[in-house]
Amino acid sequence: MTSDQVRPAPREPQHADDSPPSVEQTLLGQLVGYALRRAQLANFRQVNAAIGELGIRPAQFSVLVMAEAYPGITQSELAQCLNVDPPRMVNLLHNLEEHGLALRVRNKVDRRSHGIFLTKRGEAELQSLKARVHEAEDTHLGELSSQERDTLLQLLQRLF
Amino acid sequence: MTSDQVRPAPREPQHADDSPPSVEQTLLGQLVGYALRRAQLANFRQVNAAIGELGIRPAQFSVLVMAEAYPGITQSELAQCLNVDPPRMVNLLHNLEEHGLALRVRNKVDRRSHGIFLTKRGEAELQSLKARVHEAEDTHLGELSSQERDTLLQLLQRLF
DNA sequence: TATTGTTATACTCTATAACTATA
DNA sequence: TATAGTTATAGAGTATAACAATA
Repeated sequence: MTSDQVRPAPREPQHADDSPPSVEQTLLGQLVGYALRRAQLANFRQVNAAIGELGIRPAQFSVLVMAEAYPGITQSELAQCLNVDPPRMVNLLHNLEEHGLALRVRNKVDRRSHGIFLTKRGEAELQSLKARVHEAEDTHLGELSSQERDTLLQLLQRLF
Repeated sequence: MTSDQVRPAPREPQHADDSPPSVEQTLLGQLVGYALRRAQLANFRQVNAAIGELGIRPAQFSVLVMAEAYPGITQSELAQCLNVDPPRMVNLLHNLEEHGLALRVRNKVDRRSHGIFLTKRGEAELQSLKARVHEAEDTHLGELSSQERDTLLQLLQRLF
């Protein structure tokens, strides 16, 4: 409420024939965190363009990959290793079941838990999804040599 | 509805005394896109821990940085250069005004557009936010040498 | 009592369409 | 008619608390 909250406009538009405002010219252009966010969004756009038309989102793809690698993996294991909380995993699996790609199978020993398995159709569909994701990744990383790509992956893996 | 949708459980839990399921062992561990997502989430956690207690989120921080660098920047310019759509920019600015950090000033020439300016308090607060963001970035990148950091930034900047 | 999965809820982010006031 | 900003709305992602079934 004090007058120091108000700072009257010292001048109008400011960049009349200046270059248009750009994050590159600011602190944001120097922040690895901001570059990470932009690169990640660009990647999501590529991946969504590649697999979105099949009705699959990145999170669902990651569940399919884990269920193929670890048949019978439980929902809580999936939630833990994919860093997704259990309530969201419920929806992801509903969705995959609706698509006919995965199944929940009640564990006969511990009837609280469900093992997740791919259907035959899920297994087939996943092969096509993997190919598309690799394609999207190649498109996104097109500028980089395969050595630069390795370097990038290794640097990123040291950040978590 | 055909029988190929059903794939009965071939065995139960599967990793009894196996290593626990881990994305590293799968395709996900090889995808730059997945590594990008994890690194970006880790970065957000750091940044949010650093500036969240001041009630500021990363998107709001980026608006403050741009408003400082380009005083009088309009909402549509902000929306464009930060890759945020106009409706979301409305909320971001409401929020910054409520915090007393920024102001919308109606342009006297073209009364449709608003120039965005930091308040005195916004300018002061931003200095503290910048320091915290740099600190968060240092924490997040702690493992990397300053040369590796540069390499990472340059590789990322070629992905958008 | 503790755990698995679920429901309910809420808040943010993202995206789109439609409206207003100005030009 | 076009543009800047706004409102309304809806969907996905994220997070928390509380509950049912089972152990």
